[in-house]
Amino acid sequence: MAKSAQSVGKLPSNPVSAQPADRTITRPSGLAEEVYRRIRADILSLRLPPETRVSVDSLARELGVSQTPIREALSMLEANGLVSKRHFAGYMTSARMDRAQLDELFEFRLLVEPYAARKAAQGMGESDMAALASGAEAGSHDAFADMDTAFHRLIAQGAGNHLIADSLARLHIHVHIFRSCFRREITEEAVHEHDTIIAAIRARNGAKAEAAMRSHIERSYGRLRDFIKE
Amino acid sequence: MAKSAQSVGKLPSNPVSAQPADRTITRPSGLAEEVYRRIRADILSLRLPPETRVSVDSLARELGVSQTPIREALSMLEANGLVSKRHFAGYMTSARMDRAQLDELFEFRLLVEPYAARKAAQGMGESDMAALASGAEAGSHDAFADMDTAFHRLIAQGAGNHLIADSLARLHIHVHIFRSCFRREITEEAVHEHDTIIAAIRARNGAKAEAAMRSHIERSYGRLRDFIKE
DNA sequence: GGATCAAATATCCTATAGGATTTTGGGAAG
DNA sequence: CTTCCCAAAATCCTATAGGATATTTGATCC
Repeated sequence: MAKSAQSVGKLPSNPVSAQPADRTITRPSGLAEEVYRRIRADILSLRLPPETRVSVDSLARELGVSQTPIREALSMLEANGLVSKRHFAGYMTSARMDRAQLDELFEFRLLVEPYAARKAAQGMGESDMAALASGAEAGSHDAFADMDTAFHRLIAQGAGNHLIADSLARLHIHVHIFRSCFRREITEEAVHEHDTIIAAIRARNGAKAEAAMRSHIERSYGRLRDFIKE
Repeated sequence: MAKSAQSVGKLPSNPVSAQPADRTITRPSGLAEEVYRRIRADILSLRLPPETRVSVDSLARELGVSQTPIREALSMLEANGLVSKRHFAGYMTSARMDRAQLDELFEFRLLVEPYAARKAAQGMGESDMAALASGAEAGSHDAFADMDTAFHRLIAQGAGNHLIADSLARLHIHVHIFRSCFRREITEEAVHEHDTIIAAIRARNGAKAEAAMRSHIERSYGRLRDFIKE
């Protein structure tokens, strides 16, 4: 049995880590996955803004593949909540979060992510811990957004629970989109808060890591909440 | 704009609630969704046991539809972790949970579901509260499994957070499958624990509901853990 | 000027055919 | 009896054509 299927709700977003000695023959792994990643990247980069119609025909012509893999990729994106489908009307990128959804999302993060930080401080691997970066060296907003995603992903994975990591990853996508719609600069405060969390984790201080993460999420919520009036 | 897309990660598992006055014309809503529900039901009923190969051709012939909707449905099921795909090798129902996955799943439930029970006790609607049933009247294991699913779903929805409800629903599917693989009778203890939770929620006692739910999940974990040796 | 209706367009949904790959079964050698 | 290898079969993946439907546009009427 393959060593995959480790996670219950496996997302194709996790690319196979490049083996140092790539003995295995090239596994094309299907056009559908490649298309999935391509469209997903376009949505994250706002090349496909929210509420934008996505045509199967156009994508098929643009990417030079048949309609079937496009359709499969869009079905997966729909299951992950990045696009929505209406019968006989086509696909459309999901709407930007409104106030209620933002509240729900941060309530969930506040419930799960501090717990993950505590567990990561207790049992995280040394190599992953060394890879933690606050994003201070990021040169652009996009670079910082990627480093922010990696930061939270590393901590979630450090908790040693694939369900926690997958849930938070799925949610972080929407945080990423929401923030990219408004902020185009790097928030210094977030960098400092990241540093505080990193210090607590490196000190193996679970309680402090949990508190720092909770504070970080609360402040992050405060920074984003004002962008929605309704 | 339709009132859908309320949930960020909307699953097609939620059928549209039948409107009392169904003025809208019938929306076929696509063959893909119907196929999705059909295959999903087959997996939950163990008509498609874990690690079973699922052929696109066979399904297309059996259901009398083309391959495209089958393929779309399987892509959605893959994104939800119910089947896995290998390139040029077809689809296969996911493997039954092993010990590590069971541990992770109950760690997650223990983190989220007691919190949901507390919030449900505080703000749950009267009609949903009246619909809570412990499953004592269930006549078969399958009927009890459905009532158990409905019980936990109602509480999760009562918390007023779609992300919590969706996450728990997605996980409960795997609990359902796992339990159906071993237990074919109704556990009296679970019914009593459900009654305790219902009483606490009806009394609007958040702390007691949270504690009762925590105890229920811990005991449920104890009842299931023994079935895995490894 | 605004609203209503109908035709045209764009798009999706389905069905079928051909190429590529994995799986499976049987047979032979050790 | 087990292991290895090869060929046939089944299956998946891709591409294309035709039917069905929602959306859009434009003209007409009030």
